[in-house]
Amino acid sequence: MSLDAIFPIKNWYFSTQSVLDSLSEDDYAFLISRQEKQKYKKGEVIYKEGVFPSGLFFIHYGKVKKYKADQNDREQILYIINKGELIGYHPILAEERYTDSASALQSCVISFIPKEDFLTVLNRSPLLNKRLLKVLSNELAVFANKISIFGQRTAVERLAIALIILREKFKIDTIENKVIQIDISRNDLAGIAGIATENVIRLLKDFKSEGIISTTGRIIQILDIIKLIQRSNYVG
Amino acid sequence: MSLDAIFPIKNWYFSTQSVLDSLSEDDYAFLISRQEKQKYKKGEVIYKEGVFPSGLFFIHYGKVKKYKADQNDREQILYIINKGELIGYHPILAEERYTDSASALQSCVISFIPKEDFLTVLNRSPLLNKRLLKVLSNELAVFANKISIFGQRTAVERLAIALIILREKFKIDTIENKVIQIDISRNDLAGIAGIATENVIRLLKDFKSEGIISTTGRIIQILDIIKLIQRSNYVG
DNA sequence: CTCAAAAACTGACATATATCAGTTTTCCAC
DNA sequence: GTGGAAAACTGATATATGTCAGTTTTTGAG
Repeated sequence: MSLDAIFPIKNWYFSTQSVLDSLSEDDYAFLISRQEKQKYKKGEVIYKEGVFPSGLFFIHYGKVKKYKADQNDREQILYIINKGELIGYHPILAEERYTDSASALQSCVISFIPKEDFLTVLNRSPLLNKRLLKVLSNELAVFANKISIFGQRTAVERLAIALIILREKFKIDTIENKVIQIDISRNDLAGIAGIATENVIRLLKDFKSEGIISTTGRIIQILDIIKLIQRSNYVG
Repeated sequence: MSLDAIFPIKNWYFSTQSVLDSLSEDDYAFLISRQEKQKYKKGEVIYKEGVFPSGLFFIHYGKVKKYKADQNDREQILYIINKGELIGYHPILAEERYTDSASALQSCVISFIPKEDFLTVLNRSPLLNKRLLKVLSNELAVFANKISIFGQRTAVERLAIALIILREKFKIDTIENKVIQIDISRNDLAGIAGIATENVIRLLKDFKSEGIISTTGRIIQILDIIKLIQRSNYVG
């Protein structure tokens, strides 16, 4: 039995890769290839909530977090974005300001795509239109799932789910047959699971003593994914 | 200063009404007017999570809740849908099964719109396409907001926000110059705010003693919306 | 390699919230 | 209007989780 049969990752984690698949070679070149690449240092802000977007961003290299900041500078992390994905198309489609912020989780290489270019391609490509409708609907389903979890589940369950998704997110950086290394700060982990940092640390200690994970420095390895899914209390 | 300036309702509550505005008269007639109307009793299920959709629904009269059911039959309510709105288009656009369930909050009159009809109109209307992209992006922003609230805020704040939104939802049933009556069970209120029913009851009692709300039977009236917004701790 | 700053971690504590087991009130079909 | 079922409510209790105030470890620049 595959892992996805017990815990369907697609319900929790949606990539925009398929948006780009729907672009013709010409459109892809027009949007992405010809754009100048820019470097972002770890922690550098890519865009900020409340600002009007002038374009979107393509992640060539690195990882990005999208988040909403609270009054007492706690942040709720909404997405972790991998290389090969787009960010910032929502507010352009909604014709609104940014409703969240984005910053580099590690050193990143990113292209800026002007809003006009994106809309030009969108206008001439019915396939991109259709694909975007599909992607947005899927993202909504993932968010609905999250709301349900955040409304109903305990901290342990939320942390377990966060770790399962992060395992997928960090798979991409892993050389085949090597173990997946989740490299994330306890603070960001707290921001993903929506719990206090100290609680993350305590719960990770529990997982460790149960043999579910191991840690070296701040890097987490998942030793027993089945047990972790059980602890997440996921019912498919 | 308008209420919307202090607490922008649109960030919390998005209606699909604007999708229908983008339909031509012919398309509207094709999709909705010619369909047979069907009655749903209070509590009756409209569709269930996990099933493949064969169409969508237009609410002529009444209110509908969309929710995800938990293992221990607690439910997380995702939307309250008013008359004049559509439900069930997400899974059709996503080409997936229903990811939530819907049932009648009161007696309802609803039309079923076959999937094929919807897709036909979608194919011939670029405006509907564009409008749907906008609506879905907006819904995502609302959900992101909710995730942030559920991840970071207390029960009081979540309940306060739920009441502010419900006030908008029940405005539609109110004759001009009459006070808005929120008619919802404590259990559903708990399902919206993601807290325990008993806790809802206790917190409502607090609001009552602070003069923020009054109740007659199960009906809630908001007496002091400014104070309620303060208690919601919303920062725009 | 060294050192300062940042992050991780620990323990004690307060409290918000869920749970359980009742009682009272409301609702609505008859 | 009446009676029974469902919902609302209450009080007691347990506990999960956040907060605070430290100490220890890790990290990364120089």
